[in-house]
Amino acid sequence: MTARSDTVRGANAGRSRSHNRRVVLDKVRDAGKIGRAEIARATGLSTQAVSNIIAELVADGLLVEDGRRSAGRGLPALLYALNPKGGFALGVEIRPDALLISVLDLAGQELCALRETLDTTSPDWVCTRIRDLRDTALRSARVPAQKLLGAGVVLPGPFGTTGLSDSASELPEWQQLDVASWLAERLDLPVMVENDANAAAMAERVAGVARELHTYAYLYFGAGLGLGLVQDRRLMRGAFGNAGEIGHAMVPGPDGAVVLEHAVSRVAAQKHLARRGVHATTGGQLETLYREANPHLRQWLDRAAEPFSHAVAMIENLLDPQTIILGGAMPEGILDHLIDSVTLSEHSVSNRADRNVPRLLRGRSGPMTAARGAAALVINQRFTPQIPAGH
Amino acid sequence: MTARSDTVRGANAGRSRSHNRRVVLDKVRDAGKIGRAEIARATGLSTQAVSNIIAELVADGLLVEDGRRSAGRGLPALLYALNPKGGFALGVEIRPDALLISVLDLAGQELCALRETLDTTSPDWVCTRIRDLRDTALRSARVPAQKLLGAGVVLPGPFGTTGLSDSASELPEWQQLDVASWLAERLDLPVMVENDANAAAMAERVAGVARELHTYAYLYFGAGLGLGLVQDRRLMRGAFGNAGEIGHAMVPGPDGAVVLEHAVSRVAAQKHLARRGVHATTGGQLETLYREANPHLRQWLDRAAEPFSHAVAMIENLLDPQTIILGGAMPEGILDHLIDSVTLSEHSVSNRADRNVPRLLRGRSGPMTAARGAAALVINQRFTPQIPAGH
DNA sequence: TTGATAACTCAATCGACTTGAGTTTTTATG
DNA sequence: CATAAAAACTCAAGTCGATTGAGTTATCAA
Repeated sequence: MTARSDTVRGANAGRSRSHNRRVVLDKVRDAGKIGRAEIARATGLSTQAVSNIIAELVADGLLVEDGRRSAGRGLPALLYALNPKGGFALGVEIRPDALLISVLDLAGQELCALRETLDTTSPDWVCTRIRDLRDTALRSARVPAQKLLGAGVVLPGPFGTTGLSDSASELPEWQQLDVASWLAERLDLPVMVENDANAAAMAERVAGVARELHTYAYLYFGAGLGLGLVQDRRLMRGAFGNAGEIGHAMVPGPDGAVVLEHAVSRVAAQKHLARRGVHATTGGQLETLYREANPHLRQWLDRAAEPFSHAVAMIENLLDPQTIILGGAMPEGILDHLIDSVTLSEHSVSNRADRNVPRLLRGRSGPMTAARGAAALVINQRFTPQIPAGH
Repeated sequence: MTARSDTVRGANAGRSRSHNRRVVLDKVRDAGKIGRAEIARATGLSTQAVSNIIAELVADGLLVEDGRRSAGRGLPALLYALNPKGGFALGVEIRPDALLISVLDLAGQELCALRETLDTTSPDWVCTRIRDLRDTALRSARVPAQKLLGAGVVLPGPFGTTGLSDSASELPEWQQLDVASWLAERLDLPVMVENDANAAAMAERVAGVARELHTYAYLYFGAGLGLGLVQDRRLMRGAFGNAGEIGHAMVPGPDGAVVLEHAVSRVAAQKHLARRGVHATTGGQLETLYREANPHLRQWLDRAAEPFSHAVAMIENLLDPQTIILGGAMPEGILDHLIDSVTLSEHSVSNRADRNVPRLLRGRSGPMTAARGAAALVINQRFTPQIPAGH
C-alpha cells in the first residue's frame, strides 16, 4: 500500500520555487505576523526572492497583509499573516463502524465535523458516503469546493499484511487497494493516507499543543494504543508505513510483563470495569465514572501507571522527543490523571535541565482527533518542505 | 551541543546543484555502474542536466567512466562509477580510555585503522593526538591531505546533561564544548559529531549490509547497548541528538523486568562470567569462550534471549525498519548466536510476507565499527540529499 | 541494407534567485 | 529641528542551472 522512496528526485527551478513557498509559509505560520526582510534573514533567501514569493502567495490567497511593525529605526516592516480562508482541507476517518469527516481551514480551525454510522464498509459504498458528507460539510462550512487543497484519510493500520493484522476488526476490503490513488480519482482531490496516530500527531502540529514543536511523539488512545512520530516536522513512517505500533510492546507491569495496550488503553479500562460489573461503552460514561471517582476506575488507573511509565521511558529513550503528547478517544480527565500519575524516569535522556516543554502534554484536539488530523496532514504538507522522493 | 533546526533554508540555483550532485552520486553508488540516461529517468532530471553534473563530478574526481553497456537497440550507454580514490574521510572515535582513527575512501573501504591508548582526555591533548594519528594514517594510506572531505567524530553519548549522564565513565571536559566547530577549526576540516550507534549504522550503509537499505535500525554493542536509527537514508537524531538510548529500557526477562543493557551487552556478559569466576576482559577472550562452548557463557546467552527478543520486538513495532543490524564490540559468533536464539514475534509489523531482507542481520564492520562509522558519516553526507536546515 | 531506437551533445530558452542601485519611511542625534 | 543613519522594500540587470528541441552517433532488428 505504501510505496517507499527508493530514489530521491532532482531539483530544478520549479521545484525550488515550490520548496521556497513552503519555507516561507512555514515561517509565517510559526511567526504569526512577519515582514519580508525577517523571512529573508531566517531562510537565507534574498529579500527580493521573498518579495516575489509573497506576492505569489498573496495572489493565491494564502497570505494577507496585516499591518506594519516598527522595530527601531528604519521603515517599519509590512507584515504578512496566513489567510485562514485561503484554503481548506478535508479529513476523513474510516472506521469499521463509522465514518468521520472534518473540514479545517489553513489555520487549522475546524469548520465542520460530521459523523455517520457505517453498516457496510465496501470501498464503493464508503466512497459515496464520503462524497455526500463532503458536500454537506462544505455547504455547512460555506467552503467552495475549488478551495479544497486535498483530503487526508485515516484508515486503521497496520498497512499491508503483517503479523499484527487482525482482519476481523479491520477493513479487509481496503487492504488490497491503493487507497490514495483510488480515492484521489473518485474525489478529484489529492489524497494522503495515514494511520490514526500519525494523523493525530499532525492535528496537534497544525493547531494544537505541538504548533511550535518539530520533534515529538503522540500517544494515541484509539481502540488500542498507537504512536505517531514526528521528527523534524515530518512523520516518521518506517519502511512500510507502520512505525509507531507501540500497543503490542511488552512492558513490565505490577504482575509481570504485559502487552502495553492490554494495560493502557480504553478497551483495557472498559474490560477492567466490565469484569467488575461496571459497563462503560462510551467516552462520556468513562468520563462520568472518573468524575465520580469510581473506585474500580481508580484501581485501573493505579495499575496502569507502571506500564504507562515504562512506555513513556521507552519512547523518551528511543526517540529523544521534545515532548510526548497524549490524546485520542479517552476522556481528558483520565489523560490528565495518567500524566500526573506517571513516574518520570530520572534515568532518561529527556531528563534535561534545558528543556522548555513539559515531558508530557495532553493534546487539544479531543475525540475527533483522527479525522481532524487527516485534514491536518494536507495542511501540514503545504507548510513543510519535503525532500522530493520517489517517482 | 547539538543545535536543532528551527528554520528550514530556502533553495536557489547553487543549492539545487548541490542537491542534484548528491542525488546523482547516490544513484551511481547504489547502481554500481550506470549511464546518464538511466540516472535522468530515475531522478526526474533531464539528461542534459545529468550530463552537466556528471562532467563536474568527473572533473572533481568523484566519478570515473567505466565501460559501456548496450541494452538492445540504440547507442550503448557510457557508464560511470564511483572513483573510490576521489575522496577520503577521517573517522575518529574518542573513548575515555582510547583514541581510534580510521580512514575510508569514497567506496567505504578502510585504508587504515589506528588505535592509541589515552591516559588523559583533555580536549587539547586529544586534539594533538588526533592530528598526529591523522598524519600517520594519511601517510600510510597514501592519501593527500587535500583529498580529505571531512572528519567524523564519535563521542560517548548522551549529549548535553541528561538523566543518563554518568560523568564518571565519560568525557566531562568535552560536554561543555561545541566539539564540531572546535575541532573543525583545529583540524581545518568540516567535522560531524555523532554517538557510536549512529556512526555504526552509517558504516553499514556506506560499505556493509545496509548498502541498499534506506530505513533500518542498528543495535550497537559498546559498553552498553545503543541504537542507531536510519529513516529514509538519514539519521534520526531526536530533538537533542540522543535518540536510540535503548540500553536503559526496562524489558521483561526471565526473572522479571530488567534494564535491557544489564541483560544484553558485553559488560553484562562479562559480569555474568566474572560472578562465576571466569574473567574475560577482551573481545578475543569472549570469542574463545564462545568457541569453546563455555557453559557459563551459554547460560548467559540463554538468559539474554528473552530480553533481547523483547527489545527486537519493541524496535520492530516502534520503527517498522527494513531490518535490524547487530554489531559493535561483541564477537561475531555471539552476535550470530543472539540472532539465532531470538524469538521473532509473529505479532509484529515486521512479520510480513513481502519482505526481502531478513528481520535481523549481523553487521560487517567488526570491532572498529564506530571509528569507521565516524568516517562513514562524512561519506554518507556527500551522497544523501539533505533538507538544508538551520542558519 | 535500412530503419527504428536509444544515448548523448549543442545551442537556445526559461525560470528563479541574487546583486546592486535607488526610494521611502522612521528614529536617533547633535 | 535638521540631518544622518538605519531598515524595508522595489526595480532592473545579471547569473546560475535546468529544460527543450534539434542534431549526431552507434547499435540492433528486420
